[in-house]
Amino acid sequence: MAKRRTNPDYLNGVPELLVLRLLEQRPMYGYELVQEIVRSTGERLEFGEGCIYPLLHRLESEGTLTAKRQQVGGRERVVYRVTRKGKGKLAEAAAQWMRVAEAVTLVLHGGNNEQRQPAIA
Amino acid sequence: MAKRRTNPDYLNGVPELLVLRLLEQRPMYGYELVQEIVRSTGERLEFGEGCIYPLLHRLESEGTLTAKRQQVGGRERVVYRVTRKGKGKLAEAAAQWMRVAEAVTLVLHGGNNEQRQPAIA
DNA sequence: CCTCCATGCCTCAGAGTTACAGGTATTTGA
DNA sequence: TCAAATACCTGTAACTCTGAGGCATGGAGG
Repeated sequence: MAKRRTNPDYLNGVPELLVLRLLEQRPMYGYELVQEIVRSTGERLEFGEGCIYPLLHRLESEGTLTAKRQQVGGRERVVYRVTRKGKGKLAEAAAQWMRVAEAVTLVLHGGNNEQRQPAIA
Repeated sequence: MAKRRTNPDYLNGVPELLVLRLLEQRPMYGYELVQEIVRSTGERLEFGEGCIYPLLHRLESEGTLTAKRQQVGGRERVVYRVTRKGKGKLAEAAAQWMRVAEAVTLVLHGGNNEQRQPAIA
């Protein structure tokens, strides 16, 4: 019955891709990112803090992001920014996403292509 | 260094989606499916037998597929077919894929949409 | 004749990511 | 005064794919 508790379909790697892309547009802090993901996907996707925070920590330790602590009205925020290395990683991730999306679209909408064999000439 | 051994990005659930879609077009056996996935995705994706066989067994036990054994030239093949229930599942899976793909595309290509608040009037 | 490769089925351990529930602390509004 | 929003954090469980391996038959080439 229960749909699927963990590892929902098609979302593997998506949080990382979205975080990198959104942070490339402007620096943000974790709590803000969680909400911005909901907003920017038109409410199609939502990732909890339990997904985003560990991800941010991992990306920072990899050198993909840098973190800067800020005090705002008595509250602390950790603002993240994409490094040069992170931009390279984003480009690769986006390319890989496109590759997968093309593949799936081919099969879903592409009907039954005949087997191509380009011939040597 | 090593790219990523397991859990490649964006592929979670994709084998199931492709298997259902390809079997909807025509019944196939496991070994054939492994090759057909490579072909029909234009060599963009490839899933090993260690992924496909357990998946077929699971889908059969769920009632999504039916299996029929055939003897062909001394070799045995297990040919799978999508059940009515499986077609429903495929429709749901495809819809869910579209939802995710739209969300990611929105963020990747959609630039920086301003926050919409449709206003009650 | 014998060997290698393709066919065709199968299983298992390992790796990696997300979900969910829970924890802490401050500020704001009712 | 109390609840909710803000803002950070962690750990466990769950799930799927990878890669390597095993078994057996048939056909092609030396």
